[in-house]
Amino acid sequence: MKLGEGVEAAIHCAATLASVDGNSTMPGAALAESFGLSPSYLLKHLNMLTASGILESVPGPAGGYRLARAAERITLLDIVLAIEGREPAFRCGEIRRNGPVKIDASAYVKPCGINAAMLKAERAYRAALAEVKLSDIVADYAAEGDPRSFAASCAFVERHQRRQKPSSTNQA
Amino acid sequence: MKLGEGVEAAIHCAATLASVDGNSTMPGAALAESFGLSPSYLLKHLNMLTASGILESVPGPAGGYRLARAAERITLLDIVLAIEGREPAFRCGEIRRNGPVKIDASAYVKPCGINAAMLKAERAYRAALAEVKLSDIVADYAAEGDPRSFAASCAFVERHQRRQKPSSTNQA
DNA sequence: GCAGACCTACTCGGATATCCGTTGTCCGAGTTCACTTGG
DNA sequence: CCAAGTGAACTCGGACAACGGATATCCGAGTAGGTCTGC
Repeated sequence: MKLGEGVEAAIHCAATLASVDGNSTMPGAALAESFGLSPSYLLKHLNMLTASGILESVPGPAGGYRLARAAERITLLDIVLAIEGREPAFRCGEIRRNGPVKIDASAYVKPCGINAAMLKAERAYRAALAEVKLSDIVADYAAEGDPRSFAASCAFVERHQRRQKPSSTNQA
Repeated sequence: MKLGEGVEAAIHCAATLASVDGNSTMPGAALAESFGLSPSYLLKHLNMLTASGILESVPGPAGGYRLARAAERITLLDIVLAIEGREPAFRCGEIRRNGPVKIDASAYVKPCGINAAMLKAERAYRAALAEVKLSDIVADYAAEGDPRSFAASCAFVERHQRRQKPSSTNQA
């Protein structure tokens, strides 16, 4: 029962990316600098978020990352599952079958009650995470957080975000 | 977000121990055999349960393990915390402070909103586990489980449990 | 002056080492039962 | 015949390796922009 450190980094990065303009991007190196993390390692987590469809990546000198959809449609559960994997934490190994007395498989058609209880608890965990949207995190930070810290974050984002083809043909 | 294998073993062993008589004990080797586990490794987990006050251990040839209190007063949460540790799965590293712009510590008196959301979800998880008592697991197993498997388990327990005050040396 | 091609710089992405935790195993401390032996 | 001492066997407990995954790092593929050259 231990979450990797990447989860915290991923959520912070996603919250930061929620503050960038429409289709602008922010390089991974800037995000790493923003939190004092290793750029090379953060790339791995950002890549996982991209693979899960939470972020979009743009290559090239003016490239970077941006949210793949609105912050209101991204929950903490999405990010946690993207980093930690979608399979449940408790995996029933069916050790009840491994005893010395071998019984026919028909005796185990019913799912293990222990497994059911553990999965039920995990559903509660995931439900609680699914209720928190990324926009809630940002709004809470803007409202409850210290104004100095919030202003510094906004300035950092403004300084490092890169606009994607401001007057190009592909503009919707 | 991954629980160790020992959690499943610990819950199964605790449920098995709930079926032994009042102050009788069952050796760890018998429990390991009951689930096809490594005896040496299971001892480590049983020892953790003992250290947490869930089990009691009796040394000596007629020794073994037994529940330290009634099965109605043992929850799945107790067992999970005993094996996995009591600290929460999400540990806020306060990476928001590690940015390039150093801000006075007074800006971070408020707890991190992300940390609050993650801990809230974990409280829901633990609350769900705390609602399931070990006696519920046993009762569900007796009621819903296959009669053959249940009978085999009872026979196994009956064959391996050791009474602490043997008044008769009747052994098959 | 302008268009095209080339070159550079910057980005992400995956492949590669390193470190820590869980897994798995072993041997030692302690206790109770059974046997032996002396009264 | 009975009781105390002795030995042994069985138990738990903690200390000692081995594997796997998370952590951390580096180098390569790809792209956009800037620059140079020819027209």
